[in-house]
Amino acid sequence: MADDGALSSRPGAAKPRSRIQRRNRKKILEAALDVFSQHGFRGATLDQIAGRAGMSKPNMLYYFDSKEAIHVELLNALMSEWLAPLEALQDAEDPVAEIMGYVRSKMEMSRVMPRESRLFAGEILQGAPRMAPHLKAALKPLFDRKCALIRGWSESGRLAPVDAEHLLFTIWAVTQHYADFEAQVDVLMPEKEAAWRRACAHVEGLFMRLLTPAREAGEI
Amino acid sequence: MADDGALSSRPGAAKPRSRIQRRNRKKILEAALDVFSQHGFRGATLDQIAGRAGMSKPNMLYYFDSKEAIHVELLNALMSEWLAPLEALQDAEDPVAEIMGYVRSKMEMSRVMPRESRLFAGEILQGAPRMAPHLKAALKPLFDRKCALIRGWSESGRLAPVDAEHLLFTIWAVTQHYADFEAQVDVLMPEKEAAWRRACAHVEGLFMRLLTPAREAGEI
DNA sequence: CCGGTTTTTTACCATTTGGTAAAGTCACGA
DNA sequence: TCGTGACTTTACCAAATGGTAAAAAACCGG
Repeated sequence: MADDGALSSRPGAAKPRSRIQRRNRKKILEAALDVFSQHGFRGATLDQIAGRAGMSKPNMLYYFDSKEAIHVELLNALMSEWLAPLEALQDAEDPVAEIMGYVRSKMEMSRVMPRESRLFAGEILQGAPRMAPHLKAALKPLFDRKCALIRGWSESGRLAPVDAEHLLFTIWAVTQHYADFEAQVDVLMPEKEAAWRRACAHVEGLFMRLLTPAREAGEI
Repeated sequence: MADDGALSSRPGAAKPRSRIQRRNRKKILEAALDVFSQHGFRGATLDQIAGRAGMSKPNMLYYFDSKEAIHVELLNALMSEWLAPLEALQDAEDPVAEIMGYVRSKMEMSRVMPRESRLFAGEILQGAPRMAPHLKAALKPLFDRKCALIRGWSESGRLAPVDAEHLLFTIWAVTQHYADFEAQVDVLMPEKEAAWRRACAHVEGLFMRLLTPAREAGEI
């Protein structure tokens, strides 16, 4: 279905890319991340992206076949990076610490990569029209695997009894909120610097209380 | 600032509206909620909205001056409804129960009014370009008032010590997640009916643990 | 420095889209 | 039933936008 291999002479086709190609493709994707994350797919214009990438629209279309191609490439390229912390979740001696590490990673990503968070959020908000297949194919299996892992922890008593699926949902919701709703947070809490430390402390406390098994709860 | 009183002969100006005006304005706003919440402001087209409202584009523009006017009217009309549960938060004998009631209200709203949730989410995601003034003017004072209330509860010991501001953020994040990220939730948890009960149970448990004062924690 | 290849620019184009003008059509009270 | 104002339709328009063609320029191995 992907027209990737059809035109073997087009820049987007084969692996070997010249220095200038790599540089310009990177500039375009960087600019596209800016614009798509702020305006959504339909709200973004090629002129905007090209302008921010420092080149003309036709020149940009020399590197990518279409607006949609840029968007798809961007989402695919970011997907693995975005899911890496969840991928890294694995069996360990202390499941609480393991999950808390995941929570911290996600908070850090929210602070460092807010545009990526908003890009995904916008895509999901609109019903994931261009990402639903990818979600079913890549995210769902990963999600199921990690839920099974968490369920095992709960059943072994090393983790408080929790609903694994909804635990992940709430972790995503809370951590990504600070990136996705940044505009609102900024209005309500003007002092950003201090707010971040407080946010992390609050979020860690929230999940700490949820995850710590009831017996001997004084280990913190 | 609002151009409401400028053209006194236009339908959008004065209060007294005929039966047919009220009916058509309502149909337009209902259709606009559908389309704006799914595609965002720039992604929505007047033809789409008009089509879903069962009338022609020029006819629709007889009732609203512009696309932006529809969007603004929609947001303003929904704002109070959306914030009503927070507005209702007040001093009570049992602060934990009071906040848990708020959490339940928000979960219920996420289920019953997902389009409204997504409309606001999309607006905030894009930096709240058309809502920032409203947020500063209406939401900020309300938010500050309720945070003070919660802080008072915490200081009096009837509520566990919590960061009031971030408590509200996390309540919003978690509850609205089920509406805003519905597409993702659907992919990951196909059985919707059961999922909702589990979601409510999980969310209530999460905040219950956070809010209950440490001493005599067995009251649940 | 030369010839072919890659990259960039200039000049376009068709469609979509928000919005308008003006000619109807309808409702309803005198 | 007739006229007046409220409502609706038809026919448009200008700007924006995704995308293309082809000429021009830059690059690069030999």
